[in-house]
Amino acid sequence: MSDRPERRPPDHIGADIWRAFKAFEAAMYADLDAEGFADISVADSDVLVLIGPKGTRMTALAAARRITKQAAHEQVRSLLARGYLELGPDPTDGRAKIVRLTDQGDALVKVLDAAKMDLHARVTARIGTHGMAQLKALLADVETLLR
Amino acid sequence: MSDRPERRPPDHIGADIWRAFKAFEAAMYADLDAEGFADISVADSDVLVLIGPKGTRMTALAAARRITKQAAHEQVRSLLARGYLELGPDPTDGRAKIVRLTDQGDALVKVLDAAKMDLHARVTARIGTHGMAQLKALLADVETLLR
DNA sequence: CTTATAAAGTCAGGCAACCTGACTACCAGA
DNA sequence: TCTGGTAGTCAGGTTGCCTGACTTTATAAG
Repeated sequence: MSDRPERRPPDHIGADIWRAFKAFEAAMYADLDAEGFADISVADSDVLVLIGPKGTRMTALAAARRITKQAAHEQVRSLLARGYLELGPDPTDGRAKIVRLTDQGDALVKVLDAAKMDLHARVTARIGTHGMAQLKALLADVETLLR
Repeated sequence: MSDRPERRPPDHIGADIWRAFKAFEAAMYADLDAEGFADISVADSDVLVLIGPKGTRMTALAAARRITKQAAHEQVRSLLARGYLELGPDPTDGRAKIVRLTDQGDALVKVLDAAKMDLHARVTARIGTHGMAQLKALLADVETLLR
């Protein structure tokens, strides 16, 4: 007996976009695992990627990710404990703290960027520069239409 | 002073795909809210959409969503409590139970499908049938390449 | 200079959507 | 009939968010 539900939900472009995204994400974290950063979650990488070269405030981080400062705090705390981030005072504001990448964190961000650009390059190799431009434009159309 | 982190992460196709998906999802749940189904989470709709006309086994549901049977159980329990699903025995297997849509659940699924198809139609109106076919093909390329 | 308001970060507690492990009830083959 | 596997449930843990209630520091108003 088949183990699958009998219903085949209607085919729509949202499902196609979702599948492509999931494939990209999976490939991305497979790359990360291969580079020895298996303990990095999606939320972790989303935080790390936002840290500027001179460091970034907690509040700016929270605003950029559209999460509460408490949620951002929790994420930063976890990355602090694992040695990817370090905390310092903000010289211009005694209330604020500056989150900075450690050398380990910087290495991780480089791997993250490299993984993304590698996947980007692989996709380009497959569908061509023209196809890439088309895809980008079409996705932008979808986004602006629906937003 | 700017409140944004100074780092601008490298632009890659994964980000474009992600933004388009998020826009689709947001539009989808805005539609759902407008129809009076504001209490439906993403996980809820993911379950509902898999229920076949003759009902579906818990295990089949879990397998289709690639989650554990325990997680599926929890979701079904919540939808049961809100009257969208009902549970019956499987006549062919004393261990199994069949999850079925109630009338209310069926109405919700129809709204879900309609919302998806409406968004699909709006996107088609924007980028044309040809653009849609292109987008679908390009996304499928990305998916098969990276999977 | 004081006082009010607000903003940055922290702590406590809660919730949704998953997970593992352990269990009961049932099925099917040797 | 025993034995191993499958369907579902219960208990408890984790992650990534949330709201609310603080403390400390900055800033604007009187």
